[in-house]
Amino acid sequence: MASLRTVKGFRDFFPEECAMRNYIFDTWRSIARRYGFVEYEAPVVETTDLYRKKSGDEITSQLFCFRDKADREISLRPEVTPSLARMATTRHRDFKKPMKWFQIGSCFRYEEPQEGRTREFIQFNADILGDASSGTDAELIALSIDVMLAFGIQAEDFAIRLSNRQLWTQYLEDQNVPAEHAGTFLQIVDKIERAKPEETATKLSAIGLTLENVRAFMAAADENHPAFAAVRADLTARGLWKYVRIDASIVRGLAYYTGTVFEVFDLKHGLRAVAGGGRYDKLCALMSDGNVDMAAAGFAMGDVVLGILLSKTPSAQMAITDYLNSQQGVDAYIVVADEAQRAHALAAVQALRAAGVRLDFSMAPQKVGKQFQAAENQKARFAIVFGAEYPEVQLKNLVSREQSLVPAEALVSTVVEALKQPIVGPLLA
RNA sequence: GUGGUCGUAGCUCAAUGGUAGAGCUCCAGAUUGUGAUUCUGGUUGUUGCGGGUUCGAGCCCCGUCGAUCACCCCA
Repeated sequence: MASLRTVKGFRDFFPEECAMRNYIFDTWRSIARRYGFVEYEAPVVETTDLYRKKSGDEITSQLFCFRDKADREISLRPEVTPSLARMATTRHRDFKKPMKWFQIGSCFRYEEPQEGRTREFIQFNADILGDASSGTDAELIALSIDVMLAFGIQAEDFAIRLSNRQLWTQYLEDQNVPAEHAGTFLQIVDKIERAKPEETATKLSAIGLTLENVRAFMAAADENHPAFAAVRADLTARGLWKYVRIDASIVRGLAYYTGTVFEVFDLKHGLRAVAGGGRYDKLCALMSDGNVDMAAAGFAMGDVVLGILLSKTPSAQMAITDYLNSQQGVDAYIVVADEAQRAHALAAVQALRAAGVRLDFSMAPQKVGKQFQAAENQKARFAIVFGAEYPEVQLKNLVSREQSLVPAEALVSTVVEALKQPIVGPLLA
């Protein structure tokens, strides 16, 4: 039994969970396309070097890495952005700018699993390359907001935490802190709300700063700060600024961010970030050894935390129920009441399916009652009974419970026509 | 990687150190041409795994694996 378990941190997707996953995929896709994004995909494994060089220490400590049979060091991707940067830089001449690209796929991080954290998770990535304008940042934030709204997550359920790394690079310049301390400093800022004040103060003094000074700077960085003016004007015009809250402590762990950074987080359950991203203007140049200098920004949303948030949000549950009702089950179920007619029934199965009717039937002889029960379980709208009346068949509307005789040769057209009618009859509990 | 809590049937959970159970689910029958309800019967476990203590361990001890929480960080 133990050996049959999934590998630590990995998940099975039983039909119920798979339906949920597809619902999330469909929603991501439809909103991304609404924003003019095109879909791409990258390899699930890359050389370990790709992440060592581009992502920074935070990610490399979590790499799911191993050696292949030729002793190459490779890793399951912990994120997709480095792969995207490679793809974009190697063939950037083939694409008109700005490139609005999105991707959906698994990522892997080797860390201790707990709620909202698995070793394999699925990410939705949306990136815009070749456009350095702040309008790009706003477009991405707007997309992240519209995705949340599309899931039925509402204004009282979530918010965007917005900041800008340039706030801090400018601050360090003004304080005459050498550039090599920038990384250390951002780590301190990242933890400033969680760590003990004394420890933070000690760390800051090591690079010539005081906690009071940093705190004062953070407090001054509100929504009126000029660093946010353009994005604020843009999102205000869209009617989306109400979802945004300035939070200077957001700096993000990935090394490559250069400007705007933001996270999507829930307001009611204290979950981990649902999504996060920002501007990474130097990554393409780094990836191409300076040959392609292309501005870029993007964000990623994971399925795990999102799934938890959806399950805890009633308005999101209603959207899921609607989706599942539209996806599940079949249009019709063929009941073979008389086994002598099975050959005719099978011919009808093929003809109806060829006409696009979602249809199921019992592959082995079954009592009629069982077959109707199966039709019910499959949420079929119609039952089609093949019995002694052949060449006529009974067409029964399982919702209204009305039933009529139809000539076999008219069955396909009759069913196709009937399925176009709105569903009427008693509602099923 | 470090520390805390937990681990019994497919699911939710019972069982003073003394014969491993219930509800739900699933399958079959009552019901050989019509969906519900009800009733009846049936399948399922090396009590996560491996050692130890004991006359005897689901229960106590050690290890291990997994889940979960915290650290860490983030999707």
